[in-house]
Amino acid sequence: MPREITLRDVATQVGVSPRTVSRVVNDEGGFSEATRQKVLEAVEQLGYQPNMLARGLITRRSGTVGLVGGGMTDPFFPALAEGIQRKAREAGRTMFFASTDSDPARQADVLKSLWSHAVDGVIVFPALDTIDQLTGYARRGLPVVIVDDQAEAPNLACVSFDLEAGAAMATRHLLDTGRQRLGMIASSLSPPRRRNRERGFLRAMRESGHGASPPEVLRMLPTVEGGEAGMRQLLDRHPEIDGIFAYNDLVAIGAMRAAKSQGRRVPDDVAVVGCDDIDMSSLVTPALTTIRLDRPLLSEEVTQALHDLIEAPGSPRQPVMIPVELVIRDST
Amino acid sequence: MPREITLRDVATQVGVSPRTVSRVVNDEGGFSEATRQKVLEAVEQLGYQPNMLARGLITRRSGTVGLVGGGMTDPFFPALAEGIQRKAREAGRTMFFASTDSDPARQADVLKSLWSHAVDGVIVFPALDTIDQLTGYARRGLPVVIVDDQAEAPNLACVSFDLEAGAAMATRHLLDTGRQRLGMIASSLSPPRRRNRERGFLRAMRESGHGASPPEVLRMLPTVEGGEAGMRQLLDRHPEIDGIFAYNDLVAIGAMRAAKSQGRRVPDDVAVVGCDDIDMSSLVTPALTTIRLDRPLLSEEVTQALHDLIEAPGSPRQPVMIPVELVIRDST
DNA sequence: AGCGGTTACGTCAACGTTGACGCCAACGTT
DNA sequence: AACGTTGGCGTCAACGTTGACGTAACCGCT
Repeated sequence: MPREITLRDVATQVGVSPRTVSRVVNDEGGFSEATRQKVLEAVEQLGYQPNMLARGLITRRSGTVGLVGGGMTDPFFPALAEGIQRKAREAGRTMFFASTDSDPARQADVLKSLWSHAVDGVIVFPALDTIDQLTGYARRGLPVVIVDDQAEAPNLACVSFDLEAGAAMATRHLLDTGRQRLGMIASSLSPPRRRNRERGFLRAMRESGHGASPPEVLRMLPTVEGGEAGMRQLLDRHPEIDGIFAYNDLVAIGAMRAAKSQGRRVPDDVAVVGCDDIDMSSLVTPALTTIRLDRPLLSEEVTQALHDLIEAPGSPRQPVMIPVELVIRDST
Repeated sequence: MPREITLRDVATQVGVSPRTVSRVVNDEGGFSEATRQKVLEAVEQLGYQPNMLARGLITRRSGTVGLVGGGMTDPFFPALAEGIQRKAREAGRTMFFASTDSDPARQADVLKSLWSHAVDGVIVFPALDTIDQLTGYARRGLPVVIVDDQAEAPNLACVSFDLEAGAAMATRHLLDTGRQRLGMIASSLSPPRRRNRERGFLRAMRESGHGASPPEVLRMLPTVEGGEAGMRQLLDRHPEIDGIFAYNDLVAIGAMRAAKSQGRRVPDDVAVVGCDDIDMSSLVTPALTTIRLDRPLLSEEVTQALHDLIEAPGSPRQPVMIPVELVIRDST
């Protein structure tokens, strides 16, 4: 294995000191045009690549960011991961990815290891109720961007989708199209503070005068299987239900499958609204009405927020709230 | 921002030298039980975390691996990324993720930056025809695992799905169920050497005595839209086609949509077989017959291969070929 | 000629860790 | 009693880079 090419190698080849090569490579100024040419030529010829470990050790900037999420199994996540990675690379940073399986203990492990690797910052889709863990790191000086949760600390920023408004939109849409008896299949992985969808659903119900008949809210795993099980339970207990708002599109798709398998037609007998607008949603039959979340925009906001935190540590950041949109298709 | 805790901090607190703390932390031996206790206690109390940059600088092991793929938009990839990340973490390594958009130039960039970060190895789903690029890095001493392509070099291993056999299985299945005139929608992103699916398709056709009527093979982008466009073209040019093998499930789903929109029933008028068995495939109507690729097994094999290359550099590795399986659902 | 300022470098130390090596005390062996 | 061995540590240098600072040459100005 040939030894790595270092500043010294370039320096001796050109006949200058390593410090000068470093200056040219980092474009610090303080060198003549002639040296610049010669150095860059040698860099090219030898294939020199700066060693980010050594650089990071002294500058305390490793040129990396960490993305921490529950996992890739929810199709909502990958597009985000890719967008974030792309933006990070445009800013010259390389992205670590680590999944937590929505388990706080794993999230703790993951953050430890990222901290060990001296990441310049992390973007976290938090597992359950782990705000304290995260603010802890932020206070220790790690820039942290939290998605879809709220917290206040130095070096910390929050970016969220306006899921409460989205849920309310979905609910009103169901009511406006004549549905009488609604149910919701929520997520068992959301801690109370993060149950915005439920809040939006209940608020819209109240505001539309449906406070009397208490709507059914069930909490299931946010998967197709969870949606199926939830729908079966709901129809079992309340056969009169004719409208469902689901935690996300996977749950909604599961709900539609369960409805069909029990002989209910969608949307004739029961209407279903999802949330996320994953690719699959426009491909299933019937195509799913859903709340669209603008993932490119989230990627953008999140990376920008992290960048700001890294460049200006400790400076306060307003929480960002991203508006959402109702996409009406065939399931309502 | 409080300064990071180092070996020195722990050492002074305990009253030993940093070297001894290092020995305890890495469990090298050469210390008494009493010191071990005291050191670990101080480590715990101060919240010491080893600095992987410093460690990597000297050991030449950064404790990181890179995953390089075309992107997350193909739902086939995320589950793999997650599996690989999980395995890597179990081996104590943190994973970088970088997408190439299937663009050789981007792949070059990405590899450069990973090399800069001194990754211990990379797992690559190669963009187009970039074997030379990859063998180059392997020869420079970087352990490289290539998925679904073949190459020979030190520090290099290959793991593939047996897609040719899979394509042949799919084709035979179509013929066995009475289809007479087959077409294939392949990928425009596969360089000749990697067109195993096409080879399998053509071989099965020949072996079944269908060499006379040349089957139609079209190359499109491997997306739902590509599948739609491909199907439209095929039906346009050869209305008699009654069976399609698609490059992957997205293409197959696109093909089914296009067929339906042109008034052809699936599977009655035209049968469709996909490849990959992504989650969506069992959820669309009709549920898609497809070639299942064992993604957990690939994750396993790929990580194992990389681990072996890292631990025993230069040692030769046999290419691994993973068998595939036909899953018959409702689209045939 | 003398002086202050600038340009273009070089020198040295430090970042946090580990490899190589050395040292001393305690122990067992003859 | 002399000697080798071992266990338990410490010392020092090095990994590749950059921050801080030094310096020699040269410029323009009086």
